[in-house]
Amino acid sequence: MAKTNKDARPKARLPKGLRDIEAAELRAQNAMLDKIRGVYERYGFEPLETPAFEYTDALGKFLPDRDRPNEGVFSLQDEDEQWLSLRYDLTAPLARYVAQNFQTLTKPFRRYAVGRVWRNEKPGPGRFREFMQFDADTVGTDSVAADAEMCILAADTMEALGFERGEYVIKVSNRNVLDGTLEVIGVTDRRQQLAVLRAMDKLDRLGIEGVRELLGPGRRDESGDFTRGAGLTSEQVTIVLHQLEAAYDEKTTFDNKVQENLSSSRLRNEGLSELVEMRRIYTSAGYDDGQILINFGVVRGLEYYTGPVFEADITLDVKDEKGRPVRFGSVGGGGRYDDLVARFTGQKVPATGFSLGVSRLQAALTALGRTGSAAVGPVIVTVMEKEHIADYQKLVQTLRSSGIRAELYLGNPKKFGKQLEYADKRGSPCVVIQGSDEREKGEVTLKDLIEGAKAAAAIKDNKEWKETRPAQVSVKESDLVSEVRKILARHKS
RNA sequence: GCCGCCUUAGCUCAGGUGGUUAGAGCGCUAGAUUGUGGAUCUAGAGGUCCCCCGUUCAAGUCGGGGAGGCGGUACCA
Repeated sequence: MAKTNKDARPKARLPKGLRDIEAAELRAQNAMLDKIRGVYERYGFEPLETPAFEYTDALGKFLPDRDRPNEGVFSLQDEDEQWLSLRYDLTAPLARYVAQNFQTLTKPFRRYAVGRVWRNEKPGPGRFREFMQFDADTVGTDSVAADAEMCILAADTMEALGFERGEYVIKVSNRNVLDGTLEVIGVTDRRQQLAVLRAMDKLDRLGIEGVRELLGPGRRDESGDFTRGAGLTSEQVTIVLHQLEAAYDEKTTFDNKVQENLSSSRLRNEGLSELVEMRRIYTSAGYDDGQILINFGVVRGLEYYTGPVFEADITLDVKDEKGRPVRFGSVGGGGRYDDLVARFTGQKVPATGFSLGVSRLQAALTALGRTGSAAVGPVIVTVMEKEHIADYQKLVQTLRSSGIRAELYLGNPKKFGKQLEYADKRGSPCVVIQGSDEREKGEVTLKDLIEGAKAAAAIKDNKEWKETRPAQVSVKESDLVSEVRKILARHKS
């Protein structure tokens, strides 16, 4: 290789918020995806894959008087100077797909999709700039049964991923209820409306008093930073908080709460009766308030939800490696979005969906210490005599064709100890050894590395260690496969 | 974006008030042991002390600016 100017060499580094996913984590992720896919398939959703990037306007991002399309998305320009953006979720591409293929799709259209999405935001714990989502959506029905189904799908998925009842909760609210509240307190200014909704969204994190401050004049946090409030009067604040707290009072049944909250707002009554109907459906399907819970603090994204909204939360305390509590946020969410396809076609197409944040969920599982055990490595066939390397490769192939994960030692075979060290680091269950001694007898030596490691614990002296050669047997070469299988079976757990 | 803390070997971290060749543990490489993992012992490699500017006879240490990381907060379709 040519000498390069040291200063001209690129630095090997990763952009912030992006990460490499190595073997153990990748295997765990694939296992998760299989479980989620199993649930979604069982519910009758069909798979669909769309590209990583789309035209920026198709994603719902327009180009205002700016050089760059909206911050928050990664964008690039095509050779015809049209703006493209990496998708920031899987719902916007779905809306584009449905609009484009509306004539031929069977409605209601039910599809699931899994893939990476990108957001150009500040990364944090459980927040990445590239992460994976797993979505299910039903397009073309306004039935609340579809919304209720999303909630039970979410609950089933969490349980398929190993969460017990009580370790997660699917929280449900309805955008119409929230908008109705705004109507009742007479807030019509859009900016003030948004401020009220954002404040309500923070109930879980800041508690009722924090929300009270944010609804009123504002709140100063522990870092000394001040957040401006929504500026409501104390009467308005009381009404909003009363509604928020409704879901938190476990002594009264939900239906009583709904009665209490009925008011002059037609919107709100509509939203409440939708929630009652949804609850009737998932309760009759066997799901209780421990799994799916009405909670008016659920707001979700402000832009496109039009009816029921829900989110999946882990209720366990998550701690980082130093034992400090970590706030992960919700691991999934969704809701009804009736206007998304209409953006393209002008025709209103009701839709509802659920999106699971696979990366965040996995980060939480890792922090909870619920990571799977390490995978068993391959059987290593060692090289005792270089000139017989073809024979060793044949042994490897014999194992492989019997479905056993195996490989030939491809490093420098000069030092035999190195080969065992390599096998040990790879997590091999056993190695295959054949030197001239074994070859003359038509045998191979199998060394059980897991058994051997246990035996090693009792041995202090190196001489003894070498002479005992723990946990190894010589077997006929023709019995290679069956004998290796015996060792593998011994360590299968 | 705003506020706070942090940045010294591959990793985790020591280095009162500025003062020679910047250290430890773990890891890595080699040997003791040329057909056997672990343990032990020995030796070795590995550093622009995040970057730039300034103060000073002298900066890892002090000042200013910047970058990166972590946490909080805001935003989050």
